[in-house]
Amino acid sequence: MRETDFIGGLAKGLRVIEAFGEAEPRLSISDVAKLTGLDRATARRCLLTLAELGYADYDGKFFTLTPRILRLGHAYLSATPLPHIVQPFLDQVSEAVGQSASVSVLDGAEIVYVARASQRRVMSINLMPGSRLPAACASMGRVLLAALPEAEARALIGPGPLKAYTPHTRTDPEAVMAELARVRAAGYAVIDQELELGLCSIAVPLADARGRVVAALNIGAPAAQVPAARMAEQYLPALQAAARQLRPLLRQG
Amino acid sequence: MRETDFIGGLAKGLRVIEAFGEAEPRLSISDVAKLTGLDRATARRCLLTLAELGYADYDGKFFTLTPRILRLGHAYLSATPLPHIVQPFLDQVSEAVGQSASVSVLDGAEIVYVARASQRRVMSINLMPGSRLPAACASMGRVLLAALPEAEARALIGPGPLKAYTPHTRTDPEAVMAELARVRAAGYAVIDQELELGLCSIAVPLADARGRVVAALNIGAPAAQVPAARMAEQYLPALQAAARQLRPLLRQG
DNA sequence: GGAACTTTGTGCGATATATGAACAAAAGTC
DNA sequence: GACTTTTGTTCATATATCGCACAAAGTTCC
Repeated sequence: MRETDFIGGLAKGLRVIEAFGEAEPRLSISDVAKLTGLDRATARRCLLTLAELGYADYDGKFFTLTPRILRLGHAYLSATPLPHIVQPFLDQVSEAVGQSASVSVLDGAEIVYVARASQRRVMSINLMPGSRLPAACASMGRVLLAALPEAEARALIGPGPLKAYTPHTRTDPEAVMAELARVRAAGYAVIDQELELGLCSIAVPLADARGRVVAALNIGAPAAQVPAARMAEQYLPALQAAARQLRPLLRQG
Repeated sequence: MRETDFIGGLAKGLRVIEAFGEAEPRLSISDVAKLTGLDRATARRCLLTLAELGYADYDGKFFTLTPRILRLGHAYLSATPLPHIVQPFLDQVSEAVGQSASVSVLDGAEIVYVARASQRRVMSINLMPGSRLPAACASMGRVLLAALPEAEARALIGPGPLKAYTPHTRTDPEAVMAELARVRAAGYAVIDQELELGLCSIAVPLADARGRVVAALNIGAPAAQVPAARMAEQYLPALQAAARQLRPLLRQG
């Protein structure tokens, strides 16, 4: 791609939209400039443009995003076949085992939920399509990282001690890498309250017809109901059956 | 706003993203140019920029959106207080009546789901935050349209015969306007299979502390279980109780 | 009340982007 | 295989955007 085929204004505007996700819902021009590293004049032009287009509201002091922003994500969810293909299987699995089931894909070091069938809510976290979790400490994340070349997975996990969400969270990158090897060998990942106390989950990879892992499928359950050690015997068959059925239906992406 | 405070490139890039929602998941440069009305050269630059930023993939022929796009919608859902405030009430209502409950806001002539508590799925349509439905034939849409000045509502509904999703859909704008008057007087809207055969729903407005309607709350139920005529007696008290409790908690937006 | 500070709005030259026509390359047609 | 049609790419130029520097308007704190 040539230098001149890049539209700076578009890149900056998207940075501005994402800035709202990281902090407060109401941001001033200066707030946005600080969060994005853009010049104030540029941040202002981006914000005024978003407001003009109806993606943001402006009360003269603060900007807020409007629901119109959801059109953008909706463009992905409605245009991408994966969510539609997996939904019936998700419903079936969730119904059969009486727990929430989800499908996610990898985006950088985070997993992104693209479809979900939820049962009675037991977690404090409210997950839905578009929600993001750190890949390193989520069952679907482990499965997706395990499918990458080792160097790539290590790069995504990063050097530092990882953020501990609970006392059970593995914070040592090497420990996570070792776990990835186990996951790769076993074909599934179990998480025991590493993300939230009281929550266990188990995930399997979803491969397309050519065998490439394109997503992950999981079931989450309260630790009180199903201890981590029993997750596999309880849920693995249903997950693997769904993965097997989905395999010929999936293309890449 | 001055003319020069508008970033054309940003507006065009957003048009391009939305173009994917309207049609196929895989679009060529020319496809995008046609759908957006942009010059092919400009459409190409937008697409290459999106690809460079990781929002799109390019295989040399077709572009597809990547899950990174969901960051944009997520910025809204995580930054806006409304979804977080209503979720617990939604869960409670849904649990109490054993049916799915949702909250949506108006965006143009469509309603946008911003939060949802779903029970066992009974509909063919899979709704989630970000999903859109035509306001004119959805219970929450009727409630939100009824809260607008009459001229504004009429403008949004438009002149033409409305699209009929089922044989029950009201397609005459005047019939819808008359229904809005009834909704305004009654304080709730009931839909009897206008959007999908076999599905009834009832919605109430959610007003903020100053009395301005900022969203709508609904319950959907299979027509076989609960005929439209009995929706109000069955579900209205729970909806109104939730709306009353939410009122002091809501600010505008 | 006013000095010190922060935030916001604006004019301008340098620089980057949009445009549409022209060319190149496929793809489809007969 | 030569024709037409569609699609992708390049280029020069007219135009719009960028970011700086300054001015104006709000805040904060004595």
